[in-house]
Parts: sequence; structure tokens; C-alpha cells
Amino acid sequence: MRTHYCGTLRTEQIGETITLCGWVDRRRDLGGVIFLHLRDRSGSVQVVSDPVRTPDTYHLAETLRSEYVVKITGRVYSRPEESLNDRIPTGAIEVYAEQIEVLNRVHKQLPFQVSQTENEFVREDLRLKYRYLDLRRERMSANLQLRHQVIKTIRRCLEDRFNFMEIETPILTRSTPEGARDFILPSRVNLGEWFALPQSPQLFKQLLMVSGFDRYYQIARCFRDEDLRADRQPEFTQLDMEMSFMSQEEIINLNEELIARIFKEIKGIELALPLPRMTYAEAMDDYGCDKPDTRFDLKLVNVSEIFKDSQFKVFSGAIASGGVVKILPIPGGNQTISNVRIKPGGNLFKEAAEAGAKGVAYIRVLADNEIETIGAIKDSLSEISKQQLLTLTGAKPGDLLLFGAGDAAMVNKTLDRLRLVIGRELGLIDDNKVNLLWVTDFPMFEWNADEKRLEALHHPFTAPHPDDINDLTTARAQAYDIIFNGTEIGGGSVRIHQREIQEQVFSAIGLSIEEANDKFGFLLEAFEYGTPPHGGIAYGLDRLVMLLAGEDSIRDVIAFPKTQQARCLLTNAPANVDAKQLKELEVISTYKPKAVD
RNA sequence: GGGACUGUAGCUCAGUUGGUUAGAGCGCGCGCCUGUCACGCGCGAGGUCGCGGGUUCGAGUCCCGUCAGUCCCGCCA
Repeated sequence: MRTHYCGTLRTEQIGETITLCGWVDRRRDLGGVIFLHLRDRSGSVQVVSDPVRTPDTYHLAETLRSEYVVKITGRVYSRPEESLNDRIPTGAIEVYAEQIEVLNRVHKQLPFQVSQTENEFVREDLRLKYRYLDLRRERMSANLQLRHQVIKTIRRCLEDRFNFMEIETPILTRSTPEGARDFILPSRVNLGEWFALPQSPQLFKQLLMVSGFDRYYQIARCFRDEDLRADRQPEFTQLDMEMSFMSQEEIINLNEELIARIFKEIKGIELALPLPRMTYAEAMDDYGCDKPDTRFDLKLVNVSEIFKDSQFKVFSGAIASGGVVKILPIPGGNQTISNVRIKPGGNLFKEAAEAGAKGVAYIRVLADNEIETIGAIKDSLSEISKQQLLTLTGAKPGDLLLFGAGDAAMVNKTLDRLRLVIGRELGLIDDNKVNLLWVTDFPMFEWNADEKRLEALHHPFTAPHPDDINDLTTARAQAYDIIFNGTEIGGGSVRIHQREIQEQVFSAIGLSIEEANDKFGFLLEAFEYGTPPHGGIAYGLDRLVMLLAGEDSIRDVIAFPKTQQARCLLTNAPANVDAKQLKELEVISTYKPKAVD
């Protein structure tokens, strides 16, 4: 039907007769001449009709309205000098409409304007209910096209440069004990038994390594039945990769090339390789979290040594019971952050309280290195200690020192949050900065106080560091995360490929031999038939695209996302099913809807 | 499960200490207009103030409940 996309027309097409298909973005009827902007996914172009130059179409053009679907044939002309529009790519030309065919009309008032004026905001629930219209809009169309370009770049790079194969893995699989809540589906053929939707293709991709497909990838849909957030959907997309015969170093190097290519092709940014690296221990020490935003400094300083014998019991007591005292120094903080904000009721206090802190102690460094703080701290601090403190934190007159004291996890969480809030507020974060780094040497396990057992920090298939093999409980893992501006965009590990070690890890997380065999027997058995050393990584594709698109929510880079209540407003899923369907599955719902008055 | 915010015309919003007939811009309809590009000008239609209950002489406004959306905590190996 058509010969060109609207948004691609340039002065090169002047003189050609072309045919366009698309939607009427806007119509400007000046009485004697009508201008239409015709839009398709490539952009839009101006179409002109008037009674002299295009007598056959003028009256039809008068009847066109926004979002009518039309086919227009005409000749491309250079715009008159005074009518050039340098704000749109097609602004140097226009098309005289010699034929117009209305392919379809709009019969109802549109729920919102599709043609975008400035940054007009439309309620998200409306956008989601009429997602097909929302996706016509420039911003969403651009986001989905960006997503496509990212995926295309990944495919080209992995397939053509690195010889990866894409292999699909099952969506109907079995429930796994660790990790997030599964979505489950009843099996009709095997009554009483249940499938689960995969949280990731982890086990299948490892089995593909056993099969000899030494470089596998998949743009994989994954499912987790947990509560939603701006960056969490119940179904999401991972770039999933697994490689055999590659060390951690080789896997990281390959992935750096992939990432560099994405940034080059999508953003035109040349990343300096190799990317910076930081161990988990360093990240926790300096930033209090394992995904530090290193676009700005404000590093934490451990001052436990100075306060371990302090008269100030809040500090010395915390250290005595195995905790720490750390400081977040804020240069110039005396001016920018008032006491009110640190004390109960203040926003920084609230931030700290949400992280579990009882309060935030502080010291203000004054001229001549005098300090201002509560009496109890000041009295307990000798002149020597004070000097040590100033040296260690590098504090200068005018600086504010915020304290966290207690259990290390809580202190880190508190100061991490304060650091991010303050960094953002003081404008220390340059939004144009692109900061990527690897965090490595994660511990294998983390103590789960509620369940009183060790938990895999990454997942239980992660290989321990060879130097730490003697005591798995404190071992480092051969695991690595890639961080982009303070967001984890990917994480992976070298995997265990030996049955004994895998069994030891299962045992360390409290999985009995029976359970391990029941859930993962097929994997353990596979390890006995010649499993190559292997490892891999998975990227949160939605998050990556969101960050590249400059959006704040992954919903804006997913064509048909769910609301925070995990509903699809377009189809109104989830919904009731027919009683017959349930009966066939031998499933009975015990759910009682709340009585409605 | 918990905390916070939002809901007024098709859309985006305003609406004062509770007070007469709830407004604006855009969109929509009609008319005028031959170089606009967020075209302009004029006229017009369009409202169960999310829903239910309460307080009051009187509720968009106050109170209680409820529904929907968003952000966060918990949760998400």
C-alpha cells in the first residue's frame, strides 16, 4: 500500500510521487489551505491540500480528524523558505495530497490526545486501559523502538561476534524451593500436580552446558509472584547467558564488550574498558551497599577504632556487641543540612529510622576544628581522638559528620540511604554521567535471622572461590554484579559443576539430601555425566532499557505492563474462570470475596 | 500486611474559613479564515465533584468506610 514511512522523508525525495499510510496527528485548516501531520511509527510529515494545487482532495481533507487512518499519495515538495520547520526531521519538505483514501475513521471521542503537546501528563490508569493508543504516542513508541534496538544489538553482538546460540527453555516447569514465590498452574493431565512458571531459566541453561551448547543466550521471560514496584513486574524479561570453559575473568571481559557495544550503538557513548571493579567488602565498607552509585563521592568511614573504648556507651556498646560505628561525612553540610532535619521528625531522621536506626548522631566541624555536637559525645572525645576523627574522615571546617552505630547491616543500610538522599538533594548526582562497575567477591551465604539458617546470597548454584573451599559458610563466591548508576542491571556467577560441592552447598543452606534429590536430583545426576566448567550472567532487560530511555518505571518500556495491584487494565486480567474449567482440573477455590454493602 | 499521596467536564488542572448557577486551557461540534506547524478568531455542547454513608440549615470542601491508580516499607535467592 505504501512506498515510504512518514518520518523518513527528506529533501532527497523532492519530486518523487510517494504513498504514505498512517494516522492523522493534527489537522490545521486555515480555510483555504489545510495542513495535515501524518504520523506512523517513524515520525510524522506535513501534508498539504488546497483547492488550487490539489483540487481532488481538498474537500475530503476538510473532513479528516485526529487519528483517522489514511492513505495519501502525492508529490514531495520543498517547503517555501519561510515555512521551514527545523524542529522536526521532515521539516524541510511537505507532501501535496493528490489522492486521499480514508482507511478508517474514529467513531468515539478519544480518551486522551494521542498527539503530544509538550510534556502533557495523562493518568497512568487511563494510559494502561487504552494502551494501544498510549503506544501510538511519541514517547512510548520511542521507548519500544529503543527496546527493540537494544535487543537487536544484543543479538548481533552475541551471535555474530561471540558465536552464541539462542535456545528456548520451558515456561511450564517445576516449583523451586528457594527464592521468590512461584506462579503455579494446575495440570489437567496429571491431576493434583502443578506446574510453576520459571523465575529464571537457571537450571535449564546449566543443563544446556552439560549438553555441549557452550554459548547459550535467551531473551527470557521470567515470573515472580511478589509485590510490584516501579522497577518490578510479575513478568519481566532477562537477557540470560551461559558459557562453558570460561573463567570469571573471561566471562566479565566478554560482557564488557557486549555492554560497551550497547552503549555505543544506543547512546553513542564510548565506555572505557575494562570497567572499574570493587569487591563486595569494599562496596559495603565505602558505600554501605552492594550496588553503589559512584557518580558522586561521599564515602563512609569506619571509626570503630576511635570509639571502641569511648565513654559514650551508644558507640562503645555497639562495638562491644559486635557492631560498628561509621560516619557519613558531608562536605559543607553545616550550611546545607539543619539540625531539625536530623532530629526526630526530620526527614533524614525518618530515613534513618526506616533503615532501623534509633537516631542519627552528628558532629559539626567548626572553624579551628572545634566541634559542635551533643554533650555526651563531646565529653567522651579526647583531643587525640578528635584529631584522629578529623584525619580519618578528612573533615574540614563547615563539614557535617553523620553517625551510624550498631549492627553493621543496619548501620550500612542507614548510611547508604542517607548518602543517596543527601547526594540527590545536594545535586551531587550528574544525570549525564554514565557510571558502570562490577562488584565481585560476594559472600556465598547470608544469615537469615528469621529462618535461622544460611541463605544463598546469589543462588545455590554459585561456585565458591577456590581459596575458600575449606569453609563454605564464610566462603566468597565467584559471583559478580554489574552496576549502572547505582542500579544492579545484571548479575552472574561461575557455577558449581561437581556433584559433591553442589551437595555441600545444598546442605549449608539447610536443604536435606532428600529435598535436594527431590527438587534438584536431575541436576545432581547430570553433573555425573561430564559437566563442563561453566558460568553465566543474567541482565534485567527492562531495567536496562528503562535507564537507557531515561524513564523512572519499567512499565514505560514494557508494551503491556501490570498495575501495582498486578492487574492488566486493558484485558482486565486476572479474571474468574468458568466453574467447568476448575472442575476439570479438580481445583476448588476457598476464597470468599468480602461482602459488599 | 503496613505507611504516604492522588481521584472535579473526553484530557490536564483550579476551586478560599463549608454558602447562591462548580471554572480555565486543550479536545469535541458549528461558523470564519490560503503558509500553518501547540495555527488564529467567534459561537456552542459537555459535570452523579470515584462510590457509599455520616455531620450540618447547607458538603466538591469536614468525618467514616470503600474502590481505583501511584510511590515506599515488608517481600523480591
